[in-house]
Amino acid sequence: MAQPIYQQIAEDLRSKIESGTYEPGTQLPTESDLGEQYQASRNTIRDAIKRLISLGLIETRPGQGTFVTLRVDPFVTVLTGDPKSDNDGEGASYLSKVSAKQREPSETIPKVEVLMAPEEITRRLGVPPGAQVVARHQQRFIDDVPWSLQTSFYPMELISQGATGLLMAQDIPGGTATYLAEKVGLKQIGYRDWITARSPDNMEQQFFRLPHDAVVFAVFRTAYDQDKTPIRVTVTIFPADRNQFIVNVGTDLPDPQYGDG
Amino acid sequence: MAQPIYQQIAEDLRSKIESGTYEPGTQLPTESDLGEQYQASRNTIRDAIKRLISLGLIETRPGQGTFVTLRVDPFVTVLTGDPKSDNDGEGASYLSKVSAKQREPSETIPKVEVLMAPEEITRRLGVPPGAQVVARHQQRFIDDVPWSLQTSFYPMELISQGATGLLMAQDIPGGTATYLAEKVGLKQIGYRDWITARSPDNMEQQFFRLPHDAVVFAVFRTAYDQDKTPIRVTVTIFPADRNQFIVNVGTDLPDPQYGDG
DNA sequence: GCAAATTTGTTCGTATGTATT
DNA sequence: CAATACATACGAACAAATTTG
Repeated sequence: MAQPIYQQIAEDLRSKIESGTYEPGTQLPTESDLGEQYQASRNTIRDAIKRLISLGLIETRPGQGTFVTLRVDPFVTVLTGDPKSDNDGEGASYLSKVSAKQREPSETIPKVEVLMAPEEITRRLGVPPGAQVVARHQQRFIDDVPWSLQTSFYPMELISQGATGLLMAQDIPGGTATYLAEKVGLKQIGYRDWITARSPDNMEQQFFRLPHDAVVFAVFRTAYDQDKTPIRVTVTIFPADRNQFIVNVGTDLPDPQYGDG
Repeated sequence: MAQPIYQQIAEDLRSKIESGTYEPGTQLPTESDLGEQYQASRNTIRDAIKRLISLGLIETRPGQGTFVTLRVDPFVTVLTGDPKSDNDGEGASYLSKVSAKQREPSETIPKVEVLMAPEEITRRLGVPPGAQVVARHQQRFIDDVPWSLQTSFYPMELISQGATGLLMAQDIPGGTATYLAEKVGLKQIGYRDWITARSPDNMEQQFFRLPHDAVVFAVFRTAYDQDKTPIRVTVTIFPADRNQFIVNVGTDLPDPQYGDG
């Protein structure tokens, strides 16, 4: 047996999908039917199907059937923006202009929380382990499709210095960078993004309606003030199946073209 | 049955792994033993194990057993470098200085090929569909661990204009950006990275020794000259389990700290 | 609104193959 | 070569979700 049966079947189905025999959005034969076609047990067919799911080619819907996935055109986010502006998403142009179709972004009102900072946040925010921080959570949608989950962390110190607006569960007009400049004289000189990818946790899986073997980007954005002190750490989770990123280096680059991705 | 048994078992094993009951590198009980412990069939145990594999927590070795994965500390690549320099990897400082330990990068001699450009390359390189391009392939290692697979595509036009060195299967001293400036007067003014994530194909799976449900970053770097014309498109594949990226925006940021990731 | 039919999801038992020690 | 451990494969039964009559 050169290759296991389930891999041979997966390979055959893959070629049929990519050649257009099964078109995007259409239904595949039922597991029982495929079992007849390939003279294999239902369990073996299911192993083949699992492989194709993990490749992102098909999806199963209990009670309905197995379908060829529709490729949504991805949302593209430009990470290199204005060093001094927010770019933490709260009222900022996090969304790129790449998409040809007009898209309708929306977001929830921030949910505010005071908590002990997780370890990976204390490191980035430069606060001692166990320090209290303000966390502002937001969910974002594009055309009503869940797009990103975002949490910004601020040192409690900023509150006592006068930036009490950070505790308000509402948007901050003009963005938090402007607000912090006014209230506590902090000038943001830039930020650093740290891009990682991993499996979604349960909450993320539910919110984005992802299969459990999907992948999300986790982008950690740390913003710095004039003293090179971290002002804010923003963690944004993006499902990898519907998100891409652009990094521009140098000036005067041509605009990115729709369809380049 | 609130949750399926295999998910309950996966959850229990996960907590034992994360609490240190099973330490990284150590072996888990055999599937049969776990079946006894949890009063479940071996197939159900295997379903739980598959979940933990897709989370990247454990790995199985036929004939040996199931082991808790060792977390390698990730390689961190800074994407925002010098707009005018190569940064395509050929002799450039693609490797960051974040790692505390001294690491030993190495790479293969470029393999050169002339071929019809894949569709996604023609779009980015701004050449007509079906155009011939020069492709330069390289494999990169860090401490002998496969780190990235890279292919740079150049328009054939550059060869006829005198940049014949692109056809040589050897490193280009000083980098290709400098070389192209000398030979054909092309000045690189910057580049754009397009970051995506997907499942590995068969070749990538083999080279990086990845499970078939792993994830890789695919970074498309397009370099532009003074006329905003694409000079080169470099596609680099990074396994997500051992790679992260940094994007710096603004000047005078503090150095990234080892351990921030 | 309900019941039946259809389809995928979970679980078990069993047998055999393949890789490693 | 034998023992051990994971990988593949089949058959069967029931559960859960969805659609249809």
